[in-house]
Formats: sequence, C-alpha cells, structure tokens
Amino acid sequence: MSGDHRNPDYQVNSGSKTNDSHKHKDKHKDKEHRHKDHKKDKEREKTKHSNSEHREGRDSEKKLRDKEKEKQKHSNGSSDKHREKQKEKRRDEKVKPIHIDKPKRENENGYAREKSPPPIKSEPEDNGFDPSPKQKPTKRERDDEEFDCKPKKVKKEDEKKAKKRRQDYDDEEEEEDIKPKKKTKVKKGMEGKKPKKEEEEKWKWWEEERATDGSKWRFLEHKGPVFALPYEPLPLHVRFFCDGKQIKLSPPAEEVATFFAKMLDHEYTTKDIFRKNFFKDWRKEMTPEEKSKITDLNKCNFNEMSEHFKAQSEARKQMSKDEKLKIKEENERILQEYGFCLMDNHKERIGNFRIEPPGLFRGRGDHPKMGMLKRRIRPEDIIINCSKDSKHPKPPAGTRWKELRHDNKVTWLVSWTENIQGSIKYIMLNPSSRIKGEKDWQKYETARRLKKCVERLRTQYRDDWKSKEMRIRQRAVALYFIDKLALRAGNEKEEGETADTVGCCSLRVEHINLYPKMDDQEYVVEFDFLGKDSIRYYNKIPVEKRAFKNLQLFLENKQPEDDLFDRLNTSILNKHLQELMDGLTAKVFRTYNASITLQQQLKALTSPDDNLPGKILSYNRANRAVAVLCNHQRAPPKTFEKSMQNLQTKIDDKQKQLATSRKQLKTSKADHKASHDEKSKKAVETKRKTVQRIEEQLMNLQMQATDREENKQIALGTSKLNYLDPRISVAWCKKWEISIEKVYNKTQREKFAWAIDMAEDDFEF
DNA sequence: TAAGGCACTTAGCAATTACCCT
DNA sequence: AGGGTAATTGCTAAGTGCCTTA
Repeated sequence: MSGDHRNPDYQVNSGSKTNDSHKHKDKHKDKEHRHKDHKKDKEREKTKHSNSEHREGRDSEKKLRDKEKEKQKHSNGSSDKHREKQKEKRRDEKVKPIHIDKPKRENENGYAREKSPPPIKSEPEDNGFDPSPKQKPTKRERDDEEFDCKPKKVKKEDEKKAKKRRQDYDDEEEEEDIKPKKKTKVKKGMEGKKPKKEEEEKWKWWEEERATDGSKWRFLEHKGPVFALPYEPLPLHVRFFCDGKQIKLSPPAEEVATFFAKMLDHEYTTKDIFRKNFFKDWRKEMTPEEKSKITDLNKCNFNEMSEHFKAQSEARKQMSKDEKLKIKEENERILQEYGFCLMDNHKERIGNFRIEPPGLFRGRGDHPKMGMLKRRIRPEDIIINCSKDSKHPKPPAGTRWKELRHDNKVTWLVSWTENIQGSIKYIMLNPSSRIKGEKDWQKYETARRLKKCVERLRTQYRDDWKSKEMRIRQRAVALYFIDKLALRAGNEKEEGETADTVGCCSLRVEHINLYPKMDDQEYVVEFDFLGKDSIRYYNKIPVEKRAFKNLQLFLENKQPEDDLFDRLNTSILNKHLQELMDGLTAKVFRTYNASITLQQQLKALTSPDDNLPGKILSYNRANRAVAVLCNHQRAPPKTFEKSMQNLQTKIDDKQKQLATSRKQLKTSKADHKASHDEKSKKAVETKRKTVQRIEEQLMNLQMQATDREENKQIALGTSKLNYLDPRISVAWCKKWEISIEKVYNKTQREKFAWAIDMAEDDFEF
C-alpha cells in the first residue's frame, strides 16, 4: 500500500547521545549492520526516485534564485548573520491561495466533539470495536470529511445501547453539574450483574457517547494535591564549612545547601553554569551574615552533608521488613486518598497528585538555567479546578489556595506556575482515564485519515518543489523531511532560555551538509543536530534530486547560524497542512509513519513457523524500526556489558549442556541398537526429548541476546506508548495467538484497555 | 502577525520494585 | 535470605499546537 516503499529509509537513521555528541560520529557506523536487510529496498527506491526526475525546472530555479537574491539584498542589505533577522524576511511573496476546499469544522472553537473517537471514519474496519463478534459502530459519521471519504457505511447503532446511552445523557444534562449519583453507573444491561459499588468493574468508556460541546467533564471532585514534606533541618553533628570554618546555616540556606550536597556525585555540579546559577540562587536564601561569609562556592565544603545523606539512604535500605511495610502502607493510604478523583460518576486515577518538591533545576543538555533553585510550592501558589457543586479540596490548615475555579473546558485538577521558566504545571489524570484515552484514540484516528490521503499530499509537495515562490518550496521540502524522516515540527524557542535544540522548521544551515555524490549514492543530505531533550539526530540519507537542488538554493548566501527555512515556521506549515486535511498537523506524520512502519514490519518479519520467542523477537524488531525512525535513544544501561556477558555465559553453559546430552542420546541409540528392548527404546525417546528441550532453551537464550544487543541504545518504550496505534499490536497478538502480556505490561494494558477490548485480529491501521 | 499564554503530549532518566539465582 | 539485575513506575523537562492579545 501507499508509502510502503519508503519504509526502508527509516532504518537509516542512527545517532548517539548528545553529551559526547559531535566527537563520535564514527560510533554510528557500527550500527549500520542493523540496516542491512533493507538495502535492497533502498536501492529500489533510489531508482524510482531518479526515474521520476525531470529536467525541466532548472531555469525556473535559477530565476527564482536570482529573484530571491535580489530580495535579500534589498530587505536586509548587510549580511546579517543572525537568524533573528531572517524572520523579518518572510512575506512579500505573492499570495497564491490554495485551492482545496476545506470544509469548515462545524464548531469554530475547535471543541467540537463526536461521540467515539473524533472524526471516526465510517470505514467498515474502523468499527470492529465491539466485544461482540458483530460490528456495532458506536460512531456517528462526520459530515465534513473531505477527500478521503469513501461512501459511508453508516451502521445503525445498537438499539439498546443507544437508548441507554441517550438516557444517561439526558439524565445528567438536565441539571448540569449534578452531584455524582451514589449509584455507580455501569453497563447495566451487560453481564447482568449489579455493579460492585467500589470497583465498578472496568468501565468501558469507549462504548459511550462523547460530549460535543467542548466540555471535558460535567462533574469533577478531588482532594487536591499532596505537598512536599516540609524541610527538616540537619542534625547538629552534620557540619558545613566554608573556607575551613564551620558555619551553622539558617534553615532556608541550609535547605538549599542540602540540595547541592545531594547532587555532589553528579557531573552537573562540576559545570560552571550550574555552579554559577546555584550559587546565585543560594545566596538569595542566605542571611546577611551568611552572605558576607560565603562568597565563593569553591570554598564550600558539603562533604558532611553529602555523607549524611548517603548514610541515610543506606539506612533506608537496611530497614526491617516491618518498617518497610509500614511505609508502603502509608503510601498506599495516601494514594487511596489523593490518587483518585471522581469525574462524571467514575472514579479515575490521577497521574501525578504530588506537588514537585523543591530542588535544583536540572535541564537537559546545555541548559542555561541548570542549577537554579526550584522553589517550594505552597498552597498559595495553587489553583484548584473542580465542579462548583463538588466537595472542594481543603487547603492545609492555616493556608489558602491561590484560586478555586470551575472550568470544565480543561482537564486539569490542579495547577501552579513554576519559577524557572515561568510555565504552568498541572495535575492531570492517568493515561488509563477516559479523558486521556479518548484523546489518544482520536490521535490514531487522525493518523489513519492521513494514511488515506498521504499519497496525494506527497504528490503535492513534490509538485511544490517546483514552485516559483521560495516560501512554498521551503514548505514543501520541510514537509518532505517531516514525512520521510519523521522529524518534529520545530517550533521557535526563546534564545537563552533553554538549550539550543531544533526541529524541522527551526533547522539551521549548520545542521546539514549536502553531498551531491557520496560513495555510491547521489544527493545525500547529512543531518547533525540536537533535537528534543538534546538528543542528537545524526543521519546521512539520499534525497530526491529536486529536494536536493532546493536545499542548495536555500543555503545560498547564508551563514551557518542562519535558518535553513527562513520563510517558514511551524504555524505556517500547520496552517497549510490544515488546509490539506482536517486536523492535520506536523506531528500527525510522526504518528502515522510510526504506526504504519510497525504494521508493515510486523507483517514482513513475523514468520508463522517461528516459536514464541522468535515471534517476540520479530515484534521487538518491528518496534525497534520505529524507535530508530523516531530517533528514540537511550544511554546504554550502565550494566549493559556485564549483563551481556552474563547472558553469554548462560549460552555457553547451555551449549555444553547440549553437547553432553547429544552425546548421551547417541549412546542410548547405540544401546538400543544393540539390545532392541523396550527399555532402551524408551531411553532413546527421553534423551531425544531432552536434546530437543535444550536446543529450544538455547535458541531462546540466543534470541534474547540478539534482542538485547540490538536494543543497546534504543528505547522502545516511547514509541510504544506514544506513537504506535495499540490496535496494531493487539491485532498482531490475536492473529498469532500470543497473550497480550507478552507485549504490554500492566500499565500499558491499562492505558490501552480500549484497544485491547475493541481490536480484532484483522485490524488494519 | 508576532509574541506570549495556556493546555496537553512526548521524552529520557532515576528510583523503586519484582524477580531470579545462589 | 539476600544480593544483584532487569523491569516497571515515577518524575518532570521539553516539546507541539492552538488561542489571545497587543
């Protein structure tokens, strides 16, 4: 199907951790072997693309180039090197309206919601969601599907269910924000059991209607957040020295000092910026006297504090079982009290109900603010969001909330403003909750809609490579990258506030190199930049000729620190995408390409003859292909080499064992040949079985080793959790009769309960 | 139309827990 | 039992994208 041929390209990317970043390019080479399998396809694609090149367009290209040059001269005569200035340059091109009649969303405020996942297509296969064998669509079709819409096959709602649902709604909508009814509302008809009042067994929210008015809930009640433990001053014997002299710190200064002391072993504390930021903030907490005595961080001695905390954590490990149990019980109690809320008649798990404790900010990568003090959050900083008529959470005695509001257009329960970036933090529900699940489902449905029109979009952006307008060419090439390489959109960031990282639209000239010829390949682009979380993206990849030519054009007369796409930003790109498909944004491509890759790879790699471990290996490899595509890396586990060795030892042992037992089999065969009696025959059989068993065990171990080795620097979790339509995995499990536990752990099963319940073995993304 | 605010998703690593072996 | 490793969970930073405001 569409896009298949592109898949192999995804394998090419490899990368390594930032920190040692640019020095270690070679490192990437040894990963290359992983991609061997796909060489052939790559070849195929190459030919395909070069065939499709035309020569026309050359001249127009040159003209464009000149024109753009002109423009540049005029607009900012000097060779301003800085990207800031580039921003000013966009505009003056002709506005050429794009003619795609774009159906207006019926609800302008964007809150429009449907029952079931958002724009649920009325595709037949979309609907296999019912636990019952027959499909019963819970969805209503959207009336605004453009292109990609096939004749809609609207199924009638299961009468009973529909009625019931409607009733539920009516009940509640009348009096809005009604008190939660004591009776739990659970699938009444189904199972015919009365709901257990406590754990209303597994609510299937995905079988219910969704609000259409933009409200996220009708009733919300919770107990508020759990605050960080108050600071406990150090015992007297733990001393602090500055310049060799002991100083008894005031509690506020001491608290901040302990933050530093706790991190002493970390590399962070050796970094200049970290130390500078820390010291500056620390001094703010000092008394005047302390301030005058402590003027140089280098003269501060935190060792006793550090030792104290190490001893403390040691002691914690040594605690008796009883003590540990007690702590566990206490935690459980807090979880029960604060870890759940009541939302629209259902008890739902809260994601993070604890307020972040104070400490030193640790950014990722080269963060200008590392080491700054993250201040303690007090009730006075907290905004509570809940139903007007719910039992409001009480602030701790003697305090008050900053604000109590009742906004059901948002999903958060608690928020506060953090002091490092000034951004807002939230307490929200767990991924297993209805409110998160619906959104997740909707995300995959959007990606599936993209699948239906992606070829059209690809044709279009290839076409746009020939546009007379620079901004259109840039947009088209950027989109090509986003599609082909699954790059992130790349919003602008405020300089100096965060680490210098980029995504597609914010790529700079210095982040790519062009090679018209490289070894046996043509039009190779080399990417090397830091992406989200300062993870390095490094990739050398051949691109289509016309894209390459455009890139050359974009680079002309630019300095390394200039924007590659100086006439583009994410908002322009997304506006364009929105016109091409309802709900389309740059990030949908990542979801789409990730999911489609998983599906294809599963199809390609799973062999019916493989045993269970073999199939799991295939699954992990398919998952891995996606992780590589999305550049989801991890630091190799500290104990990696060792654990590999251990496994190898096991394998060696197993091999010896196998050799022995093969020998035994041989002897027993010989015995049998000699005696021909029943007993020896049986012995042969047993031996044969043993050999077989050991062989299998050996194979499994080897498979495990391969899997682990291949996974050394690759993180599978992120894609599994955020990019892969869970229904693909569920379907795969059903198809090969593999239990879902092999693929999803408990948390994952909870998050994807909707998919596990609704996907059948024939689900197609 | 740029800048900033806000809400929500995505991300890697640290801490904790589960599990296995001796 | 306990010690070490692997798997899971928790934490919170860092993105995306939409909306509002100046």
